Amino acid sequence: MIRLLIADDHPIVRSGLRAVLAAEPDFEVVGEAASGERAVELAVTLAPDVVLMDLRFGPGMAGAQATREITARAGGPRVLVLTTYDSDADILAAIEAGATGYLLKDADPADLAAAVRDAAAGRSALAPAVAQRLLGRLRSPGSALSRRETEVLDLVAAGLSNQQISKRLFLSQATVKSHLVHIYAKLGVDNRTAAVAAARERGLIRP
Amino acid sequence: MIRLLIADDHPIVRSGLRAVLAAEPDFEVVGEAASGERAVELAVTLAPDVVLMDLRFGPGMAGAQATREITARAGGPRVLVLTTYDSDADILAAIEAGATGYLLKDADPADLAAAVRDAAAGRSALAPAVAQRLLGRLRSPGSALSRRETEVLDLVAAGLSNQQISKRLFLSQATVKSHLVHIYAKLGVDNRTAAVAAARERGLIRP
DNA sequence: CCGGAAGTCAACCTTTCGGTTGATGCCCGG
DNA sequence: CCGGGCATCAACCGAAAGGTTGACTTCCGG
Repeated sequence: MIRLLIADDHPIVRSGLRAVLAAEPDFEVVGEAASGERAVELAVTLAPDVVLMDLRFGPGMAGAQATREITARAGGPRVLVLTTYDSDADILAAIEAGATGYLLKDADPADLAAAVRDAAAGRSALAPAVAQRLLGRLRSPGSALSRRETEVLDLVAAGLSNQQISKRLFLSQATVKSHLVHIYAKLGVDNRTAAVAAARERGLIRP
Repeated sequence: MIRLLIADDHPIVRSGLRAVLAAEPDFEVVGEAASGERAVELAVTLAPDVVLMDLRFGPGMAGAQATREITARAGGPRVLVLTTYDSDADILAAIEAGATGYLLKDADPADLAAAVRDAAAGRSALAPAVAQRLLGRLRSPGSALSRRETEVLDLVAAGLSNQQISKRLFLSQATVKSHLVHIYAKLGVDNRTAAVAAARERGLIRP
């Protein structure tokens, strides 16, 4: 019997997961959490085998942080991330936080059940779209933005001018422009708004 | 007895809605649709009282269009939009398409049930966040973008230059710039990327 | 019927951005 | 130990975007 904890801030999604998972004879949903903090609590007190974790909760602790705290304990449950979003930033953050798998919410119940069993057995489970994204990143490592470039692009997406960005990051405008030129080359665009659009499309910056 | 049709592309959400709504003695879920097209079909053949409609389906017909086709028929069911997003563009499109209510997916089951009963009785039901947004819009009508301005801003957000926009919309660059100046004034910004950021923040364009 | 908002366009000017070249220092890994 | 990616900066130039003024049309509502 696989003991499950559901962590999601939407009551409707929690009910849906409970209904879908209850159909499997070897699953038992032992608890639900509506926040990241509550998920960490219940992961300790209920000692489930697998936690189904949403990444975005309303206010309070994010799913990635909750995942980190849960997986930090030795012998703790596996965490299977289940979210709507498939941006690079989210995926990498979740995996880095120790998630065993990453599924999208549009998954079929059968796929979900299979992923839960994989996670319970310690095998990692990735949704096809997620796996493809990770492979794509490995195939073209040069196209990944550096930390500094991402930082600059975030401010560009916020609508700041080069001058404002240079002041914010304690740089000269020349450096900001230099970063931007590299960003444009990596994304295959030739102006800042197109860079923001491309980065959004590829999940390189947060929405 | 209120007969319900559930239209959502996520199996998990459909199960959740079914579970939550089945708890109400006077509700009966008569069908589920995983696409906009299927929702329109079933709205005719099953003749439900209320359709719970998601706005974003994967490929194919959008929820707004499905809503429009369903409500176009006299004596057809009421459509209660139930979505994750609360952008101005989505809300207005849904209401314009004939939706009776607009709920967010983080709603409590009790609120959802109440909204369904409201919709069945022909009373409109809006989530608090949605109602607030609409009121805010009424309070500051001057800040709303015109149809053409929104059209231009959408292309700006996609990363197009003024020249590309002018060709796409069969305008001169002067006209595009003219629209942009008005957009900047209404949004209180002074460049295109900031305009896109501000518009995203206020839900004026699709994410 | 008139005023105003929306939409279209032109000419002009200033500022910013984009693109290049070149240079320096750092740190990592082969 | 040395190449290469990353990060930093300077100077320059042409292109694009931003800002202003002014003008014309259409359409709607008071």
